[in-house]
Amino acid sequence: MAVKREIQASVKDERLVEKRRNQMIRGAVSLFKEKGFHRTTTREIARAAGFSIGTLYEYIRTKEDVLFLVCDSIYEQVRKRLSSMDLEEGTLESLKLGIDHYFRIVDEMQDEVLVMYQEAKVLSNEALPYVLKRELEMVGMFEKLIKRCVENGELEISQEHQQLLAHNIFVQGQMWGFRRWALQKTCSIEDYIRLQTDLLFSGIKGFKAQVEVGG
Amino acid sequence: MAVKREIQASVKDERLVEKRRNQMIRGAVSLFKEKGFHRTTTREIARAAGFSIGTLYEYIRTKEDVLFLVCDSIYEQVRKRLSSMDLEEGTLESLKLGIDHYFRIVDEMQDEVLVMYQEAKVLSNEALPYVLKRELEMVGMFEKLIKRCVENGELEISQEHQQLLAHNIFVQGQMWGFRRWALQKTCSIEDYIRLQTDLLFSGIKGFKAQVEVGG
Amino acid sequence: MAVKREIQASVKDERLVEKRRNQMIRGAVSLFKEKGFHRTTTREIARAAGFSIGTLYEYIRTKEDVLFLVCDSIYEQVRKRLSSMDLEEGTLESLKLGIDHYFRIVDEMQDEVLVMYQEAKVLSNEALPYVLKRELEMVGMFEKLIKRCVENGELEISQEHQQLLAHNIFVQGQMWGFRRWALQKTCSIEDYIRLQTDLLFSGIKGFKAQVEVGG
Amino acid sequence: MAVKREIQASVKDERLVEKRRNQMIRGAVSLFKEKGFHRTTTREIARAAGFSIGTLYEYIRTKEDVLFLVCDSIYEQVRKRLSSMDLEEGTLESLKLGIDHYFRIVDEMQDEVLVMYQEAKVLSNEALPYVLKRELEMVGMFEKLIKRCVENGELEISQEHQQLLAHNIFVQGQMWGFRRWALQKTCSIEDYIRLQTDLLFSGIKGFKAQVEVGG
DNA sequence: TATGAATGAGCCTTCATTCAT
DNA sequence: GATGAATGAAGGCTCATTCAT
Repeated sequence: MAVKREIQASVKDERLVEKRRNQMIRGAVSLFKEKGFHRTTTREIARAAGFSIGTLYEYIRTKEDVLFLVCDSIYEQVRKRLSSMDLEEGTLESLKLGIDHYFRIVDEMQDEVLVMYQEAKVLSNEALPYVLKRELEMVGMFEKLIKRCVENGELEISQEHQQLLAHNIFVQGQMWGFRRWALQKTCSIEDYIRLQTDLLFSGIKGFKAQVEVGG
Repeated sequence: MAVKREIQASVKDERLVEKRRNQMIRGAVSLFKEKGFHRTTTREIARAAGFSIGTLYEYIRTKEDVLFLVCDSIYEQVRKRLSSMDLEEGTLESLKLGIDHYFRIVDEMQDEVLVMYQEAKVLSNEALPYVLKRELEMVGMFEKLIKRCVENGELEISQEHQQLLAHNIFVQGQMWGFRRWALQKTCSIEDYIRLQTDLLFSGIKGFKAQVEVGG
Repeated sequence: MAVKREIQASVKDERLVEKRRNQMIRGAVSLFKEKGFHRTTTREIARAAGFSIGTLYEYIRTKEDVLFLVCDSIYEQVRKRLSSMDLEEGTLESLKLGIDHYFRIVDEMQDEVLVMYQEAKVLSNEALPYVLKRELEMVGMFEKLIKRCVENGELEISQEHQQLLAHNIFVQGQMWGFRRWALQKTCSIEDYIRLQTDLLFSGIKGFKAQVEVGG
Repeated sequence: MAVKREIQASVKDERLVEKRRNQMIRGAVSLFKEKGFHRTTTREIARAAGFSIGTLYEYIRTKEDVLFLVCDSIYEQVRKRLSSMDLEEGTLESLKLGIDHYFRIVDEMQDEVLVMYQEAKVLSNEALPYVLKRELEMVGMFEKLIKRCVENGELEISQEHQQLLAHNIFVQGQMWGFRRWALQKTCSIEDYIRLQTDLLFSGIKGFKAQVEVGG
């Protein structure tokens, strides 16, 4: 929120800036989704937002600003929805629930996540670090969740493993979106959650072990 | 290989076409890596390839053809290098080795994989299905590897789990490239292979189990 | 007039569209006259019209649109000027006057008529029929003029002859422009009108007859 | 014939030059007919002629040379076929026959005449006068035909009328081609010859006179 | 504040012509 | 003589951005 203000607007009325930028973001997301950032023109963004090209440029400085705003807004939404997780409980069950929650969010915001995922990289060297920071922030939430399990004695993995696990969870969420062409043909989000949870928790050997124990 | 021929060239000499296209691909990959497909001009591609813009267009029809050629070439290289894996052995050890092998390939071809990964989506509706097919082909290799383990009694997981696991492995390879900004700061490829293998094979509970057993 | 609107402009203000297109047409006619449609660049058209290339494309979609606009405008002008003819009188004198009138218009609009005449054929299959329709419309005016004479008993020729005669008159008008290199060397427009009228009205045998009668 | 030699060829063997140029002309005519001079590429001409682009340029110096060759060849053909007319007889009948003959030639060579007619103007200032000269040469044949009638007392029209009449006949021949979209819908070449001859010989008043006399 | 006409740099692509083999 | 790969000037068109109203 504090960040949007970093993108300069000619218009002074902050409420108006907020409102116009939201219109803009909504329009842009659906356009970027359809044709990507580069194939979308500023005119199209303005039209989709419901105002003129002149007005658009009263609220941003360059086309790239729109992308930044879009990415920022999506991160913010995901983060906000994710923030209802209890990061502190420190049980495997809460971790499982966190994953379930995140995957469902990603499923619902599929288009947005996909857009951000595919277009964020075109952000300039000035804006990219900020976006990456936000991404790490979200990965950090999973790390926290995991670390609490370790602290709680529910899990015993090294810090390195914790970090990578957090990344894996984060990427597996995005993966549901960016590999939808393959995954979503045979699999519902429920299936996906169940299967990924199985693999994450039991691992390959875990399956084997279970069987052996059971046998 | 048979595919490149589908992109029409004005020049008849196939050897020359092969040679020029390789020059073109080499140049294009490094440009796409640096600035992405859309920000790269055809003139730059020609210059990087070592010939004139006119010559470039003797070997392709549109700029998009270059991207297709690049993607196809990278897939082909990865596939070729991957083909030395023994898909039939059916032991956990061979699966582990396969992953090790694949991750090292991805590490060495990081730039290429990154490019393909980030730009493939801009391919038109005509070319995209082909690219996706090639991707599934590679995922299929991991599926095969896994399935043989199951057939061999080394692993006991459902077909759904097998498929998703193959996707996970494939994506985790790419992830080493596209999240290098986070992963490669603290982690060598050896570390990455070791850690991912641990997580894949033991799972979260597996660690716990080991500890409990050991304690 | 209604037709120009069929060529899409990005600019909404219809008055402005009208004005800019007129600038465009004026510039284009003089360029097409000098070097033909194909050898004239869109940049040259823009410059001749007094605005930038970007602005040009705010008022048309393709270069061919300019040609269409030019042709349409010329037809419209000729038609408008021709419309002062009295098509109904039905005397040989009025026919003679009509021819006189038309030939003078063509003389004054020589460059325009020449341009249209030489370049209309490059219009695409979409636009050509419209242009031909307009041409037939003008031929139709002469047919009307002739037919009234017939109806009036001033003339007694078959419908086939009427039609062809109308075409002949129309083409002889254009001919004054497109064969100016030959005709206008020795002949003023007054001469041309007189001579063509003689030939049209008396025919070859007519002369003979007159002579014989007179002798 | 002597003219073709004016267009320089690298190849010395004159027989070969003649042969290759004929191939070239044949191919070019059909291409120009289809898409016009400007939209036809030299490569297409070469291909249509049955040899390579390199070879094409062994026999011409510029693309425009091809057009010149084409125009020259067509004029030559028409002139040759026209030369069987008896220009000296000096009867109205022979004039009528001449027209008949010429119109039939134009009908048979419609495409060629159309091409030449529409594209000749793009010839450079160097080549154009030559083409116009050839055209006047042909008009001159009709003038001769007419003048002999006058000398013979079969016709009594001024020299000015004679010249214009010759032009009219010439243009009416071409008109059969370039207005085919209108004329040939309802009219065979026989009809056209008959109707035009009627109009030329009797004139408008002639019809009336005939009727009056006949009445 | 809002508008939208104007701008022009820059992009992709074509094609006449050359020249080494 | 024949070939065809190479060249690069030039053309049509787009679109981010500005600015007067």
